[in-house]
Amino acid sequence: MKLYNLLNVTVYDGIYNPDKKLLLMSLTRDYSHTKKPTVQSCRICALSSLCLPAALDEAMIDELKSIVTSDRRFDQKQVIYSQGDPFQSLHVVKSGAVKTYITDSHGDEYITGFYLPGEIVGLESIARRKYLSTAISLTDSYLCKTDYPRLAQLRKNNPALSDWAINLFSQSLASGHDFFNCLSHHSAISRLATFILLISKRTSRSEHHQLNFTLPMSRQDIGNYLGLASETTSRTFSRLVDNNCIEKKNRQINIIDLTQLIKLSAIDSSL
Amino acid sequence: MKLYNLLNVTVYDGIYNPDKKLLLMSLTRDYSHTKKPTVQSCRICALSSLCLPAALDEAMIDELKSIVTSDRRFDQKQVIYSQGDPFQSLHVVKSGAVKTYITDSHGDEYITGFYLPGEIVGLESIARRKYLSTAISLTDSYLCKTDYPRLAQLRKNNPALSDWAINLFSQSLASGHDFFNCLSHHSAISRLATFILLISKRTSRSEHHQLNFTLPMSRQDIGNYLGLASETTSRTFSRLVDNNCIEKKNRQINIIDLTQLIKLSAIDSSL
DNA sequence: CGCATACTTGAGTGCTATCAACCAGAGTGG
DNA sequence: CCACTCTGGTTGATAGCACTCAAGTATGCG
Repeated sequence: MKLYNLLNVTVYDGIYNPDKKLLLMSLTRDYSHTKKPTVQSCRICALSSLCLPAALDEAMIDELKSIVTSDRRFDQKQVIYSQGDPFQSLHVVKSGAVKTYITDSHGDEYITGFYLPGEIVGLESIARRKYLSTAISLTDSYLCKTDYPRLAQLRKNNPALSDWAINLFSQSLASGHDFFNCLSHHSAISRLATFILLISKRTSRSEHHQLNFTLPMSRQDIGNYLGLASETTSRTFSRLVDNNCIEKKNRQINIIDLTQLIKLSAIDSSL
Repeated sequence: MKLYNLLNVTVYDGIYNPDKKLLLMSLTRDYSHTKKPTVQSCRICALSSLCLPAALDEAMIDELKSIVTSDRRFDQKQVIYSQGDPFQSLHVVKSGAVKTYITDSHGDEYITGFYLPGEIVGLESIARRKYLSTAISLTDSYLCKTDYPRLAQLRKNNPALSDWAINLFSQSLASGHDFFNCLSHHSAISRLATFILLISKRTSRSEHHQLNFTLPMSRQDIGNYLGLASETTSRTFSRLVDNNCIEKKNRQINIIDLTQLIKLSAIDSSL
């Protein structure tokens, strides 16, 4: 099953393993009372099985301490980094959601990705050594920041970390393929169905679809991302409701007929 | 300038370096008289500055000998690997051209990438350990085949190779972004202009545009790749000719007005 | 309550897909 | 050498989906 998108990398520990059972620990930790963030949190973090520590042994996790800044809080619509800034850190979404977008010379904005908890922001900026897009929080969010040069240094003593990284990248290229096809060949309803399934799965942080969830982004953002006008996006949501595929109330989505939604999405699980 | 596409990775040596001057050695070696391929050819290969050896020191290049099969010949339309096969090798295009495509459960084919000399085929298949697409030669081609598990082994003793690989992936993710935007937001003429510029640049294997070149793929392939009907692709080519942007004779393209073509492409160099 | 933002719905236009015919070049065989 | 066929490419006519412009509704916030 491949329903991840170009840069919204769902992180597997090491290599791809569709049968992996995730510990569904609660994420409802009360961050407002966290004093000084410490790296102890990497050990106890609910996302650790999805994140960097998955590639590291116990000893190495301690080394993360010096290069990770945990639980940085961002308010809604707060800029995390800006297009053109020197690249220095990868960010992992711990809670909330993030979008990245490119601004072209005409001032038009193109959303390049959405990031949910457990996903890594900034991978495409490594090679050029500057951020290729602007990252902004869609809701109040907590992110962990990892100094990249020092992470690269850590790789030298830990080949498993390189393997992990390369699989991660390969995975995200593969995910890009599917979404790419969806965008270039299919109708609005097919694109939106794919998008909903994508978010549904990523929200569950597993291979299964979460049937009800709240979209962190606006219709306009979805439209921009899918290459549709926001009006078309809205209309297409309505068509999905008319077809008894989903229920919606504002940004809250309830999938009623998963089978039909998958059929509409035109991305099949056989790939 | 970023005009590379999703998986058509133009390989920089180590990290991104736009000012890199390439040695424009001739590729017109007569392969028909090559007897048994040897790995000596990695040293003398015109593409070595773009390929794996760029990440390796002299001593390491010798180690490539055992894992690279150089100069395998493929006739036009010959399958290199098939979707679903166990992943075991990366391929580098030495001459000719390759396309990859996915076949979905309805039997529809979606082209996921074109590969020109110096480009690496199969990166997206690493994580899943099977080929996600079918690769086929567009013209008579020579490819070098690299055993992946042993390449991964080589990485363990050579961190620079991991760095190189990670930059390569990051680069290809970044390239995907641009093309992705082009497809999802822009008109047929804009897509085609971008495509032509893309191939033009990749044909030159440098940061500059080759003004005349021969497309290795059909109008139908281009259309499939760009999410357009082949008729639309053909019509759009004609429009570019009418606008005095290009001349064409069959698959041979001559760029007359590069500036206008760039303007049409709606991918700006500032990104 | 008033304002701003997000979302929905409607009407009309335009771009691209589809269906179809036609053309050009390469390869084949009489 | 010339008909025949096959493939790839071009061009035309029509229809449909999605965009644009526009108005109106809902939600949330001060």
